[in-house]
Amino acid sequence: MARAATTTDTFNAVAEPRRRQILDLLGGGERPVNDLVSELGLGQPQVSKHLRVLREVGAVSVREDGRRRLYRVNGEALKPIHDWVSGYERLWSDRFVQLDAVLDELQGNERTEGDGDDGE
Amino acid sequence: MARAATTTDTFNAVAEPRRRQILDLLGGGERPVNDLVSELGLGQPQVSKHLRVLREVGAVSVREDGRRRLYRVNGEALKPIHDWVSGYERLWSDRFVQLDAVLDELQGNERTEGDGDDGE
DNA sequence: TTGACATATGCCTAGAACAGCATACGATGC
DNA sequence: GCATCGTATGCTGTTCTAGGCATATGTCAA
Repeated sequence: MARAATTTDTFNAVAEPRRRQILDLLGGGERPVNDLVSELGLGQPQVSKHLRVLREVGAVSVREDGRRRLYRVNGEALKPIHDWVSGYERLWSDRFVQLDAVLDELQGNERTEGDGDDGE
Repeated sequence: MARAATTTDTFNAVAEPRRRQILDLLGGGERPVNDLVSELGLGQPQVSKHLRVLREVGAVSVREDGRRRLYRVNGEALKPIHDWVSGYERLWSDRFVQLDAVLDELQGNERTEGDGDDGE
């Protein structure tokens, strides 16, 4: 079996740095393909292909404007990623670390007192 | 050119659903490999390989315990993902949509008044 | 109509992956 | 020492990729 297709879901689609870059560029508002080509320093066909992948997972949408096509971000497609990764936020956020300490205190536990075994 | 290695960064590492599943399982605390094998219904070598990828991007760390190896999540490795995707939160969060409305009002703009053209 | 512009698609190559299976390695218990 | 358990590594086959280039499609201007 091979790796899952990039169009399988948003996780796979945005694993490619160029596509994140494209989304970042589109973050400022809708833009034609050629704009992206200039900024990315990549061939026009390549950019079109990246846009296709992003379109297929719903991360961008298109609007026709004469002979140009204006792309824009569709943020909702990124929500699953946000939701998933937010579940781990407590592992690095000071706010949550402090919350954990408070909860410990309320429980009468002293989890952080006697441990000399901290990971690397 | 081929797709970037899965060990390139956390984005690529967690593009694989099994690896997200592993992280989710480890979210409850450290666990030996065999535990994960049972829950994933996947071969032990495969699980070990997924863990290797996660280790290489720093998403998990290991601790030896006799002949077992206990893995745990290292949440900080996921922070870049969270940071990146959070930049788009305003595109779906009601809170931010309302904030935008307020800001519009403060500017004297009436962007949402005369529009019959709302997106899909 | 003809030519220039804007974008999408097709073909090719090299590289990388995931699962499956066999096997190697290290720790434990007898 | 030897069998066993727990885990990691190696090899193979299939699949999918990203870039490069040529080209097709569609739109505008003269």
